[in-house]
Amino acid sequence: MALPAASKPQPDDAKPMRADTERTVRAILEAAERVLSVDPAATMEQIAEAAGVARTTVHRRFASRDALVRALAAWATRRFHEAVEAARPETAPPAVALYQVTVNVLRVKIAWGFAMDALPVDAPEVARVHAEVLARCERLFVRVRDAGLLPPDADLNWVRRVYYALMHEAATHAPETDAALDALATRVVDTLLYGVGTRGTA
Amino acid sequence: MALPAASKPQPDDAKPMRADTERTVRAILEAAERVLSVDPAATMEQIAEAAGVARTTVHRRFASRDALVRALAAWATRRFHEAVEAARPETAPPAVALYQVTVNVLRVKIAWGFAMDALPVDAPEVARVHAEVLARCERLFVRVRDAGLLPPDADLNWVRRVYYALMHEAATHAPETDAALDALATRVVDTLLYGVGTRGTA
DNA sequence: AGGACTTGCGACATGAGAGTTGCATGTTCT
DNA sequence: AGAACATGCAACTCTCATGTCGCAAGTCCT
Repeated sequence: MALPAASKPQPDDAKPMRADTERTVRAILEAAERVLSVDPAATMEQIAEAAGVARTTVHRRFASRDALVRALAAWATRRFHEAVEAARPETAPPAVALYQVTVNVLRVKIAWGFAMDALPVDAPEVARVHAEVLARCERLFVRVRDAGLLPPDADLNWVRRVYYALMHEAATHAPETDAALDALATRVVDTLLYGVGTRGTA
Repeated sequence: MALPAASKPQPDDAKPMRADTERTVRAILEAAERVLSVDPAATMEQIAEAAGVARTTVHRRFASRDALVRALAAWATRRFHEAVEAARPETAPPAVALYQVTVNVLRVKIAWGFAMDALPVDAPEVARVHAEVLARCERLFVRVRDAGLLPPDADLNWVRRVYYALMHEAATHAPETDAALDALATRVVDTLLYGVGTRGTA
């Protein structure tokens, strides 16, 4: 799958990490996502075990439990941002952009769902990016509306909330293949626009 | 508002509680919902404070933190069940039942949202009721489909998931008046059936 | 190869929250 | 009114997660 060279887990990347360390940090973040999504009150020990490292190592990489949680939120937020940007929501044709954003975000949400929305966003860094993404999303829906896919008087705020809710729901059942992911995204967009009722759903 | 004589917070109601006690228990459950929805890891002390009682009193009513959480889940589940039943989903006309269930559940979800879906359901009592409600919900959607509101080949599982997701989202912004609640329920049902796209949204 | 860095392990300090008890003061119920 | 029961308060025990350290063994980089 070749991730796009994700970079900093901690605020400042003064020195480039040793390959060694980077792997460990990643393992810990992934373990934290997995473990915390099951039990948000899980201990450092449980996270360490899931990551396959000693508890002290976790503490070496993340000063405190809180720091780990914040790093996890920051990490997921970054990926979220990348997912949205990669869809070129400001320039691609509205319908295409909407679909593309859906696929990309779904992919991230499946892997980092817990960190993305069950985590407090008191970190300024995270809040800023969230606001940025929110703005992108709002502008995208304006474009979608202007393209005639939404009625001129649509409540864009409600549209966005419904969109988020559908994403959230869709992300709970991870598809196996890329084809299934596409199908899922299609379903989300379709449902958003036309609902599940008796209409031309295809 | 006159709650419908809600009964047992703890598994067995051998002796009727003293009016005194009942108030305290209720205050604690309500406080727990409020406090835990903000911070699921909140302490007994915080819950006690929010309930306006001493920490020891909480322990007197609920043997352990776990017992409190389970009681909270059981309580919310009971109210959930009542909300669905009160809409007579098996006998009322499908469209009416769907709307009525939506209003009723929305009301409960606004007050007990955390306990309803952010809580582990390992208690058999809770799981049983959840399953029961799920079955009711599935049968309701069959009726809704047979009434022609859903296409004959609709994926009822997806329909239900979307419905839940919309409820969840709608319940995050508590309306002030009953009229606003009706409007919200209408919006949920409308969105479920017709989406937010360009169509006859009435 | 060799210095720099990382990790696992065991041991320890600390603090916070859960859970308990006894007693004096209120509140309910009949 | 009076028995029965609930509450607040203060003090205490205990468990457990967090956070630290030093050291020996392993891994990375050039």
